[in-house]
Amino acid sequence: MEASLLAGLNPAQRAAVTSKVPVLQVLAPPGSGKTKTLTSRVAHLLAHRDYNPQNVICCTFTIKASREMRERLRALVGEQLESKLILGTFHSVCRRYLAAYGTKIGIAKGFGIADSSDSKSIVKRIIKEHDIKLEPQTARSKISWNKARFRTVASLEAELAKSKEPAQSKQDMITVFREYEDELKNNNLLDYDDLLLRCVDLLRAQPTCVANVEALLIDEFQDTNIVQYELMKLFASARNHITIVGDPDQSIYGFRSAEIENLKRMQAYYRDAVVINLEENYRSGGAILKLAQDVIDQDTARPDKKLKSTHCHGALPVLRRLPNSFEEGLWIASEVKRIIASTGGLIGHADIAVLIRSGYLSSRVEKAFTNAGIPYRMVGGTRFFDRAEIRLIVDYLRTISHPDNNAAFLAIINVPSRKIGEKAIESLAKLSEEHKLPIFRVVQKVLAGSLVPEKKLSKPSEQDLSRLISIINKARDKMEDMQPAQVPSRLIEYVVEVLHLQAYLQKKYKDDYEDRIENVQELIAYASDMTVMSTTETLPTVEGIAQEQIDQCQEALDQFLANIVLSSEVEQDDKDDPKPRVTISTIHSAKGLEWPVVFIPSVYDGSIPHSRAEDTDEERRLLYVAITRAQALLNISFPLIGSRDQGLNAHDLTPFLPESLHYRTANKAPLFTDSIIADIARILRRETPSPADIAQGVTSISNSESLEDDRWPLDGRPALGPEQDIMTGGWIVGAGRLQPADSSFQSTQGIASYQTTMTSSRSFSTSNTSMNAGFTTAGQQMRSINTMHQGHTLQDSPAPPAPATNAPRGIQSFFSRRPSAAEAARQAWSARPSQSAPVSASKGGGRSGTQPQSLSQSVSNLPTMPSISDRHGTSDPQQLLPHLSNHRLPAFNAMGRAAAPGRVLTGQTGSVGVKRPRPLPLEELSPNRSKRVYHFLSSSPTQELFDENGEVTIGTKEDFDTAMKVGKQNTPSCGTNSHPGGSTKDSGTERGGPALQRPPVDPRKRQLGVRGSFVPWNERKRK
DNA sequence: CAATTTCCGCTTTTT
DNA sequence: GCGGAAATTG
Ligand SMILES: Nc1ncnc2c1ncn2[C@@H]1O[C@H](COP(=O)(O)OP(=O)(O)OP(=O)(O)O)[C@@H](O)[C@H]1O
Repeated sequence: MEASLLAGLNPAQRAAVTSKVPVLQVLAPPGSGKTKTLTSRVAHLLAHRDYNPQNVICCTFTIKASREMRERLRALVGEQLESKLILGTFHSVCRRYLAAYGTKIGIAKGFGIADSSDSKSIVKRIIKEHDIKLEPQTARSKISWNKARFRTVASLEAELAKSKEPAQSKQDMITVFREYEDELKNNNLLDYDDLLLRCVDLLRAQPTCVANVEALLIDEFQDTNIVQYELMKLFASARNHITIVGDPDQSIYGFRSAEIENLKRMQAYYRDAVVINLEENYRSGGAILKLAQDVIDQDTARPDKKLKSTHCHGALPVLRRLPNSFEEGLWIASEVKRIIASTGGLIGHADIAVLIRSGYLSSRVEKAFTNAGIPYRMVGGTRFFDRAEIRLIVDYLRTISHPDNNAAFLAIINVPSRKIGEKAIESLAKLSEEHKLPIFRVVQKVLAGSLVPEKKLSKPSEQDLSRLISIINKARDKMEDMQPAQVPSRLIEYVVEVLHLQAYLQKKYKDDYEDRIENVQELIAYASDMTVMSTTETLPTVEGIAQEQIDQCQEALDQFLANIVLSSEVEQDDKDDPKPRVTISTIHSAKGLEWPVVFIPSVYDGSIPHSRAEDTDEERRLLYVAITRAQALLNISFPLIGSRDQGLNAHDLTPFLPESLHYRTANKAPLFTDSIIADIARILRRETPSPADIAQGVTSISNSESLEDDRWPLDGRPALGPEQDIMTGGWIVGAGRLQPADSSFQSTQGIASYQTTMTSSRSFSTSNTSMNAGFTTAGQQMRSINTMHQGHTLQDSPAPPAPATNAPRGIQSFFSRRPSAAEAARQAWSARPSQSAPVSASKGGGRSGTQPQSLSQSVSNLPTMPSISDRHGTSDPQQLLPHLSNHRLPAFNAMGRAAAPGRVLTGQTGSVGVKRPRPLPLEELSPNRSKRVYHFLSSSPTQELFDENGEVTIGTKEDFDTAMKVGKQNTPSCGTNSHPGGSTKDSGTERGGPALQRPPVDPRKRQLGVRGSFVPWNERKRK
């Protein structure tokens, strides 16, 4: 056993695992086996040094890390021992201690945990009440900032008293802080910081609680804040036997008050502390490590440390430029498919991760995955438990668990509607204040008639309220008769039933109630799985101090609720869902994990480093962490232009990947040659797939897909060629996506033209040289984009002037470059059932073979539409304006990427996630979800103007207003030039001329990337 | 007074 | 594309 435990370890790791020193710090770079060492050490202590698992505390920072560690330990020492360990996040371990001993320091039994939204609403209420000018968000983070540093209301007051100029803002802050703390106390709630702080209080007052602790082990120690540091000392106080592992370079939780200095502090405090360094990296290919090293070396304050590779060099990391974030998503999806298909089973979906800086960046990738049929799971994004229907149920449970929790009770008091409004709640709250009673009790008394609110409740609301009270009380009674393990799920079922939740959801969310009901079912399933957790959360009994007598059922419920608050995501149940999935995760939640293939999209300045980040070094470390997650393949990418949300402004590549590092990267993803595949297999310590396997995999690549990363030009221009019908599920007409430069524009007069100016090597601006009212054309637009990109070279390697039409593509190049597998592949290829045209001539559209359908052809193929002019008996734009629909255009969403001022697109109307009611339903105009031509005045389609040809002009209200003004002064003639994106030379004239003038756009608003008064995100609030 | 509708502003990272 | 505030309707 001992041998097998140590077998997979190098000498330094072994030394750390078996070390007998009391205080041990293992400091090492990523991938050096820190976690493995820590886990082995726990196993070693249990198996060979006779430590009792009940007396070993193991702390991690994230739920995922603790789960991972539990699993690894189960494999090493068996469930018997593993389940007895005190293992979890700091917060969850603290919760257990407070639940067991909290009453000893005056924490009432059955305390609840305030999650961020509870804290937020409490702070908000206080701010409103006191009319304090403070952003709830900032107030909340300041409170947390202080609490994480042991600063209390009292200490802040003392500080303020000492300072010469008492600032009002500080006083306000203290007021909010004080009221917030009072509010938590009155509701018997602890927030995240309280869990730690109160546990420190507890252990200081009652060190006996941890008298049994023989060893304390902490993972990712660089992320401790000083409260956690204090906890470390207290947890270990009986024996002072501590092992921590960490890496200062991976400190990414500074925003949560983590202090890297704790490492030094610890060395100073425990004089006998021994440091062991691990050096070899066992995770990543050499090329990836070199890039990682160069990135982290930019931090000059950092002591020089080198990453030592144990693997071959492997494929160069990829730094890929793409036109915009939508196409970046498409690229990732197509790469995922390509990687899986070309590596002969070596790499599967589960081996791939997409790591993003911010949660919202996931949506594009998710959409692209969905449409490409790639299974994925998103971790730590929009949280399951934050969904309205889930929160509602959870708030019911919280009320059932603890009716005195005002926050929870107020959240449910009028949901579903009980005709209790603002005023009614106000008067109830007043009574609650006066009588120092929780609102729940107040309501009971009011209903019994022993209290009378200022504002008398209406009869129906009184009835509904008494029903609510009885629901809660009945649930509490029922709970006692249940099996503890079943309490959460049974209670949920009860709540769902008595509230007629299904009907309620159906009514409230007409559009997507099915999803919501599914969510509820998922919650029930999650609750039923609770059983497993409960045993591992029990603390051992310690001589000399009694634990709280716990009511099993109550405890089961509280544990369930705590887990919801302290976790953030539902664990994917591997049993039900063995389907391998690509992981999409934030970089933060990916810490400590590894994948064979890692994508890091959107590495632009403003995302990494985030525009609001205070600490650039931490942002750099974040990129470092992301890079070092990759084992064999690393794909970094960034969009040259932001999405419409970001005003289509140009992005700069992150400063953390300056040009001087680009030689460490390739500008496109590798072709999977035999030697690359062999390298990947070696790095992953997997078997190299046979040529036959590889050939087999290749057959899954469809005609329209390439075996090379050659769908997008290397310099970030949009892909030309066949329109990808990914987003609209099947059809976009011909080449309607972007009109190619058309000779008819050359003669067009009055068109605003763009001139691109290089302002620096890294940025550019486009300036408009003509102020004529008129329309730019798609071709014009296209040319200006091209000019721009040509001037905007980001890499030394020359970009090809156009997509490589002559270069061997797809399977052909595969054959020419992979002689060893070529024959097998060729056979497999010809054995394909539907052996149609070769790749280059298939959907190749404009590039080879089939001519794309011209837009005019497409348009004439459109079914005839009822015209809005006919419907309203006028063609006066002013009169028609009120009839414009006022929702986001679904087809626009569907086409996502392509809309820009002056562009012309053909697309399909239909509902894509539009929830809002529409003044003018599109279906009404186009009952068959027909094809339409869209003219974009701007990239923000809040209004549409239909003309009698069934064509739609899209723009903001502002665009239309301006257009109307300009149009009146200078009525454009009905020629090509009066039509935005007039690429359809026939769109008006050939069909009798537009009855409605398509309103001209103010040219100033048409500069690429500048939409009206829009200010890009990263420049908005940099206060 | 409550419910519904519309409009506005804003999106770091986690326990 | 959402939550919250303001405006409007019931
Ligand atoms: N001695 C070893 N021989 C072979 N492989 C090893 C060895 N030690 C660790 N590994 C492997 O290296 C990889 C990284 O290990 P681990 O996750 O423990 O590193 P880490 O230092 O915790 O990384 P990070 O700091 O990124 O969390 C794992 O796949 C692990 O199995």
